Amino acid sequence: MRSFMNITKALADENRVRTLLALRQGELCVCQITELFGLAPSTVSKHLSLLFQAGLVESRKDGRWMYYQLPGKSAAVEVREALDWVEKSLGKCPQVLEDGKKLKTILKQDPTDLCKRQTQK
Amino acid sequence: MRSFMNITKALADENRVRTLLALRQGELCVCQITELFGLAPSTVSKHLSLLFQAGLVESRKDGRWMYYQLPGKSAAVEVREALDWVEKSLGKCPQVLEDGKKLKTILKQDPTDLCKRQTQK
DNA sequence: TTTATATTTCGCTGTGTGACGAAATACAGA
DNA sequence: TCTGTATTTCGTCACACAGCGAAATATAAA
Repeated sequence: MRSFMNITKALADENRVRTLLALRQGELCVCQITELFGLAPSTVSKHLSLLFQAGLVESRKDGRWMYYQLPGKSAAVEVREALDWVEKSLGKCPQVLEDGKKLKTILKQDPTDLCKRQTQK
Repeated sequence: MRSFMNITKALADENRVRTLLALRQGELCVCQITELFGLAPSTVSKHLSLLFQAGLVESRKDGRWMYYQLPGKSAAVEVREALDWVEKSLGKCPQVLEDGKKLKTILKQDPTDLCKRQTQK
């Protein structure tokens, strides 16, 4: 019950749900998601931490860079089903498609530049 | 997206999730759910209203009594899948099984008596 | 019509949470 | 080692929300 409620609470925020859907394109670092939603890096970090605690994302550290991705087959059944439900319900939602487009342009840019611009603000 | 987020927010509260699972036993009136969780009737009413707005329950009025039940096949796909996910994830959760037992004893009692005791508190 | 009652609405309180910026942390490169 | 930088943690604010009791609403029963 506890872990299930962790998942539902994690899904009860639009930015977190959009993050999960964005991660279908592959692993992303914090600054890329920050750029996608126009939030503060600290805010995005907290969202990702919450998703991680719920088991909805996995993380990998590479030097100073932190990469997040959707869980593999090792994920709990609850998690797997939750992600399937999200995908099935929102996969073709206009907002999500738009996020997908914007993300493609972000992926073409150098992450280092993204970070610089974000800290300048 | 809007309607999906309504569902996730509705599922982000334990009492509401437990309510959905309790409703598998059939339609229930407000005072029965109130008895099950030991909450104030006004609180339960609010929870049910939220579940209703999200499309996760249907309602039927019979005199002074208000009955709530799980949606039929007319439910939106998102809703159907959400409920399936909840059931699959928590159907055998100890807390839920316990609720089921307690509910059975509640169903044996006269709802009128339940209401009287609840307003006396 | 008047009274009783099941439910909802309203007003309030305490707690939880999303947002930010600043400071701390961890690590790469000079 | 020292500096720069990607991320996280911390402190704070505003707002949302679960909970209650009291009052309002709606309907059955007297």
